[in-house]
Amino acid sequence: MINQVTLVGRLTRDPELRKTTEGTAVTQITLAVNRNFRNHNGEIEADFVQCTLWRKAAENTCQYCRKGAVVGITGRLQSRNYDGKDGKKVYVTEVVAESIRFLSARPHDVVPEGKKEETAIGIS
Amino acid sequence: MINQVTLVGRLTRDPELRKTTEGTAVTQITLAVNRNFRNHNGEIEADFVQCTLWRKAAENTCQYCRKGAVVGITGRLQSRNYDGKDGKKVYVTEVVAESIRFLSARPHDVVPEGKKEETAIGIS
Amino acid sequence: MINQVTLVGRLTRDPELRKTTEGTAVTQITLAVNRNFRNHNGEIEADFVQCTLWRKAAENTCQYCRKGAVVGITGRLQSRNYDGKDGKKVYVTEVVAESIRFLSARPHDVVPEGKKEETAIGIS
Amino acid sequence: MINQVTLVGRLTRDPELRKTTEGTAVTQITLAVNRNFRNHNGEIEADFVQCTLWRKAAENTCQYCRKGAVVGITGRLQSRNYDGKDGKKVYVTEVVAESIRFLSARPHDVVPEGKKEETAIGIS
DNA sequence: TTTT
DNA sequence: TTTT
Repeated sequence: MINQVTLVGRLTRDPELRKTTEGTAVTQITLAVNRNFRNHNGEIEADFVQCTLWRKAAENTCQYCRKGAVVGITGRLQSRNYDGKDGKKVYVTEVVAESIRFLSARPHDVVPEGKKEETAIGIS
Repeated sequence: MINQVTLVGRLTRDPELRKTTEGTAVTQITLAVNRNFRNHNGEIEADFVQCTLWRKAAENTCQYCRKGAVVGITGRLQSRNYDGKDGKKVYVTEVVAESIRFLSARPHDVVPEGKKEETAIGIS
Repeated sequence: MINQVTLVGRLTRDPELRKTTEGTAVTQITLAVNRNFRNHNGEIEADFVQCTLWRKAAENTCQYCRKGAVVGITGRLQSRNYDGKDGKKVYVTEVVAESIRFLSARPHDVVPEGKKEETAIGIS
Repeated sequence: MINQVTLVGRLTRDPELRKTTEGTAVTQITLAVNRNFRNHNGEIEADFVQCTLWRKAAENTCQYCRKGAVVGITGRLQSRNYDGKDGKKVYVTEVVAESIRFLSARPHDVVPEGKKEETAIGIS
């Protein structure tokens, strides 16, 4: 059936590359997506969405993005549950990314230390 | 920023209309969205996504849809947290619907009991 | 950058399978997508959107869908131009499908003649 | 039915505010949306998508955006036809925006002349 | 707690 | 050139 998600938001922390036991690259990021409306106090709140990236998308994100970077993600919602330590099931909904775009226009802000002299990537 | 979700799936249970203390109609449904690929055992799994509907959308859904009905939803992802009974924060991600479409082509399957003789709604 | 389209609508005609000179299967369908609001005369209008399907998606659509079938499409917008016979450029915007879902719940309506006795496909 | 579009791209020219005869603000922009893959020559091509913005969205876009600005748009596809000057019908598909987000991170690039000293808007 |  |  149809399951389509599009998000533009900022990384809430530096991404870290992990590997599955089979050696597949993966990373989990959280996107802070500012709402397009204000709450009763006139403040802009944000939604925090967990996203899982696989393979090349995971590698590129860890290489080129840092906390605060603006990215666009397309993907699908996935649900999952596991046994919490209190013995009760915990239900999680997260986004599995199909693609990620790096939208930060000031790429030097999002390029890892020691790479600042090299060509960086920005909006394309 | 951008936060856009489109889902087509089936209601996992009959929806129930509730009211906020201010009298606003609201309902929470769970959509079972079958995946478009098979797992290692050749089975089609589903993702279960919580969706919140407000006002007219809530009322119409409770009036016209039953467990198993196929609906299309557009909306946005919203995150929320509350204190679980073990004192720890529980984080929830759900879809807040902006619109819902009733896609079940056999409307008599999704019309409430006692309404079967009246005009039903289907795909439009 | 981000370019994401999701449509649910009906085929305006029977789809026809074509092949490129390299032998790749392709078909062009037009989706009638009913609007979710009424015009000044109280009528529901529709938007007519050209969609191009490739390979397996083209083959399955031509095999399983007929005029009037309800399908869900995800894809991207593509622009193209060619020289019209009056010498002026003609600009076309169409959807290139990444996936198609067959949502007609009464599959016998959308199965080609002579196949009605075989197992049909419906919503999954 | 479902008709959902999400685009991130750049304005191909400065937007101009117009008014309908009833006085409603409207503007038409074209978004250049770079593809996420290369053609046979290794180049990144772009799709050019016409978008119509109404009311506040039109006003804000004309006030804050210039040629080259990066924006995110959500909306729906709309089809339309008119009689070409050769007497033949011309069919047009365009995006009617429901929301627009200004994603250019260097706001001084996209703020109109004479406004550079004032507070500018960027990604939010 | 899961739909066909 | 448009679907139910």
